Amino acid sequence: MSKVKLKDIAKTAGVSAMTVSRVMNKDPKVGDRTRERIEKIAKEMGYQPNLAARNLVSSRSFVLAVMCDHVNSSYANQFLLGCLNECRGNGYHIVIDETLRDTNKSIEIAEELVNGMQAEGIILLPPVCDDKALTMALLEMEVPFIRIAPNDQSNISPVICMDDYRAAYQMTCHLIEQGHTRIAHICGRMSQRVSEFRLQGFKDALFDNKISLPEDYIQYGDFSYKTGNELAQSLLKLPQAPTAIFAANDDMAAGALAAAQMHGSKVPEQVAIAGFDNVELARLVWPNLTTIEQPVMKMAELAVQLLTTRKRQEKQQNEQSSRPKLHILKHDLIVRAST
Amino acid sequence: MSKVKLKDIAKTAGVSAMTVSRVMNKDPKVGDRTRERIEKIAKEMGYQPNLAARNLVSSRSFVLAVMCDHVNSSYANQFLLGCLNECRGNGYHIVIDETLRDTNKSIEIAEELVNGMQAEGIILLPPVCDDKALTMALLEMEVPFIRIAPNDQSNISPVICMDDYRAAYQMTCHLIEQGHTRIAHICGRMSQRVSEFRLQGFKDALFDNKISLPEDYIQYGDFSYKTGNELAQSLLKLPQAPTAIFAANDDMAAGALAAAQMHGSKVPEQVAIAGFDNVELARLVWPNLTTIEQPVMKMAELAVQLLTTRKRQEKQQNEQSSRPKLHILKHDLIVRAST
DNA sequence: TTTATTGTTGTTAACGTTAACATATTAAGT
DNA sequence: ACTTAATATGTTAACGTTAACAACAATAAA
Repeated sequence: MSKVKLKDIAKTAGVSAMTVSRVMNKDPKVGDRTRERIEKIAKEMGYQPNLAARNLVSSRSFVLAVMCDHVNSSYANQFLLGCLNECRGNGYHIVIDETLRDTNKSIEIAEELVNGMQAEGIILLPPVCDDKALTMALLEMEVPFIRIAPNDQSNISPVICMDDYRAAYQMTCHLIEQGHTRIAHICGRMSQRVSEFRLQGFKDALFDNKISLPEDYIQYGDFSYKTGNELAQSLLKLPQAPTAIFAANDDMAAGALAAAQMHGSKVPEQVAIAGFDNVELARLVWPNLTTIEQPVMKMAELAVQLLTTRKRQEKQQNEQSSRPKLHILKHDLIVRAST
Repeated sequence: MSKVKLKDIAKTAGVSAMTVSRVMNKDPKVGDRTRERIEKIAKEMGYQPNLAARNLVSSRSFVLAVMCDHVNSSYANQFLLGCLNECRGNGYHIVIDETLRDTNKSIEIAEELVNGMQAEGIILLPPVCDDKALTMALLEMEVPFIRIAPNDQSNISPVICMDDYRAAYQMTCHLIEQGHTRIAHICGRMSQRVSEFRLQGFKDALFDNKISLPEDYIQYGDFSYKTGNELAQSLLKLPQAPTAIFAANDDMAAGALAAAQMHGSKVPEQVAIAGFDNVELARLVWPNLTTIEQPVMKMAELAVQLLTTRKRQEKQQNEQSSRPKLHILKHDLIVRAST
């Protein structure tokens, strides 16, 4: 069953294998009658093109690769989901690999992906997208790649990101609108640029609204639940404790929430808590977290689109002035019970 | 750079391409001197085997596929992680696909995976593993597949699961040891056999400890946070409210936790809450959930092992009496702050 | 020494598809 | 009718690897 080849179809249809190949690839230069007939036969016989053979001769693998440091995160997970959505029906497949923060491993993996699997494009999630050695290697291999929310937004490759500064600004304004004047911020890992952007948005919103910001209202975490929890505890023990805490991601916000509950403070009555990212977790804690919807899935879909339509574009524009582009996607403020 | 082929190495080493191929495949019948020399040259030239070519001629694709209904779940996520762990270094790649509960789509995907990508094996996660039409199709395609925690444990394929009954029994005993006598259970979706097993383990533990079980202490949810929350609310409003709630998974337990907090009951002082699965969420809510560690990653690793070592086994045993096997993995009771 | 045996290397063909070119058919323009 | 162009189909070779077999060298047995 179903080792149907181009040849088999060709024989039953009384044409050459090449014509069938053309039909399968939607090549316009084939007669309408023939096309319909072959399409029907192919469907009846349950033809499936052998990707290995196709790949071997045409160097099209219909494979895209996603590289992240750990798959086991809401972010990677949701991104993967977006990729799969976009791939559904266009014949592409997604291969995902973990680098575990090891640069040498990363390059090795990339080489296998490109020269072995012949992946047509690679998507780099943060923080892998800022591995300089890796991006250099990719450039040298001349494989198209896209970076998601990198620190370095130089034009070595297309970049997809959101406006972290503006989002943080908006969130802070939201808290101010709720009547808060004592607002603290728990930063993410400062080696990632987004943490800076979010902090700056927070600061500027306070400044623009003429609200003072005590130095100890800024705490430095690392995006983990644990640091969110610990730093929120410190904040709540302050003589002048804040009435609102804005954490730079949802995991830390969840930690802060737990801290508030341990401390006996009602949320949001005594202390409001806001997060960032809108991962699943934000809906699974009580009270639900007010947060920023980072359009992770949309980012994934766009990344796949860019990589799968590249070839066409390349032919059309042929290395014209089309420099790698910067795509900034829209975010949303999601107000829930925690503020 | 790096379109190094077997031939290139052969030329520099002064041997035939075949010998190099044998070295790359660790074929023992090749001289030690030659092997070392070739290995060195291959490394220097940065050789990467072209998987498409290899696949085409040998029908070995070094690809395994995972099919689940939604990737966006902690379960699927963690399973994927386990697969990647196990694949690291053995040359295999993982392709993951979503069926979105559509049987026709599932079969279509499977066909493309098997005939198109030439996947060497397929892993079916629940509830996809119980799609009768799909498993029939896979059998007909003669592709090895493994089912994870299926309802139907018949021997059409190897099965990997855990002992849900015993785990639920243990968890219930744990609650009893904590001094609870009014213990309620929130069931999972009863169309999945595991829900039955967990319920039965719960019932039997109470019976064996001579603890009575009011009828309304058993509530029927669907594994979602939402139902866990709603049903826990009903339970807490009961005239004789339970002092412990055992939910059939962590999502529902998290929902129950939120319900208790809304209701103003201290956890675990006034009401203890236990979950099942030990997904990340269990560590991210406050108080942390006592739960059962379902060895999802181990399951994934085993599944990959079974599929990647199959060929060897087949040759050795050659369709001998080796019927598909049932693998039951060990679980763990994880006691945290919520009980 | 000769023959059998083992171990090592080479040769040829094939895997299923498509690129590039070649040919046949049809339509259009003179 | 006769060339020119366009369209539709066929032919050949190649993609990089490995299976199967052939050939050779080295060693052991007779």
